[in-house]
Amino acid sequence: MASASTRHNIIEIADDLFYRGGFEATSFADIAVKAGISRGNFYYYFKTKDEILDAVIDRRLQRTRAMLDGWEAQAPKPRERIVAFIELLIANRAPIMAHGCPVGTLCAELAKLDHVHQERAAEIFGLFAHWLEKQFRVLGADEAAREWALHVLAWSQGVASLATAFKDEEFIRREVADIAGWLDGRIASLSN
Amino acid sequence: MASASTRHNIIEIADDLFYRGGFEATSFADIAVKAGISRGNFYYYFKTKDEILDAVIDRRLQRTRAMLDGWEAQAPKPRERIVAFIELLIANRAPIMAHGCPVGTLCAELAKLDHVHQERAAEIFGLFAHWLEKQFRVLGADEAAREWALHVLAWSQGVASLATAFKDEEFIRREVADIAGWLDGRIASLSN
DNA sequence: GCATTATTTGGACAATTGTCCTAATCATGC
DNA sequence: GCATGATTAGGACAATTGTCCAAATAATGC
Repeated sequence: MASASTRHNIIEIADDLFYRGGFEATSFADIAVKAGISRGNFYYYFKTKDEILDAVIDRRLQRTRAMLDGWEAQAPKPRERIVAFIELLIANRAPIMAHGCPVGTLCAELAKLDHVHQERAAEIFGLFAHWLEKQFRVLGADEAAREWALHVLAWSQGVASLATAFKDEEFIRREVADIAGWLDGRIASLSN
Repeated sequence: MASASTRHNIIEIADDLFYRGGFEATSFADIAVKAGISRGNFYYYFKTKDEILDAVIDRRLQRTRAMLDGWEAQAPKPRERIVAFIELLIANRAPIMAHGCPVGTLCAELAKLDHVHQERAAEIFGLFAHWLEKQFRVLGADEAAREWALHVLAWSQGVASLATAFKDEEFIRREVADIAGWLDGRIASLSN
């Protein structure tokens, strides 16, 4: 059945184009050309632009869950799991310096457009927040777990934001090391 | 001379609309309607959309300089000056939760558009970074001044980013208090 | 091999985009 | 009060937007 794979391919292309150029600036035509289908065929799968956005957000939610599950499977200790999250900044430094964080920039754009899918996009942040909170809870941080999770998330967002503006790779590495240092400080404070 | 005030008015309206809706999503027509002038008259002042963006960035640079100068004039101590910067997040919490940080979101959008004025927009960040660095230097942080300045800037950016996504005012207040706490810790570490 | 879907195509559509021009109106100096 | 230049109005323009449709083609079940 060609339908499922064609649909999947459209979502994949749209996801990439939305990330690299933004949702509003990416047109039906852009996606169709890159996906190698006619604009008419496009309409067969998605009636409106918002429907594609919805599918792209779904895909990102799904891939985020898979990534978080992967980290849990690969690293047994919460500290290493959290470090894996932080080091995303280094692993993705090139696209981040070019186009920012995929989650943060999408949320920011949808906020400006006052878009209905604004909250669904924020759910991706929610996944990270909840996952980080879980790791901190395993570490023994009870009341502070939620706050620490949001703090790590915010910190990494800030690093991505400045990295996009200044294109400074050294800055990313330094801040990632600082976050890791902060993390170890928190962990040490728990054993008292 | 009507020319100067009309031109100034256009820039002011464009600045606001670019912030609230984004550069790409704001049209000539939007600005003209809101400014109460005809689209034809618009062209008399600005030939291209990039020219308006250029003027808006100029205006933001100028207002940022004025704000930073104001803080220096009002607060004699560097600590209070830096706190004034951090508390921008609280003072502007409503628009930040609705449309993000004006500087961060503009830089992110221009990065995605691969726009020529990308670096000029990043200059606004540069003003904040340089000013913060100066304050830390007065405090006695020599080699660390630049790093600390970028750290505070990134931190506040991250808070703005998550605040836009989650619309969580309590989170903003908590993080601002944390930044102030971190700042006092740095200051204390300097007197050793 | 025929009938019925599923899929794809190319283009129509009204609206909007940034850009540009001409003609009218205004203000000012003399 | 007239001439000159500054300012404004309104619309033309080609291109592009998201949306939608009818007809052609491909795939499938019987």
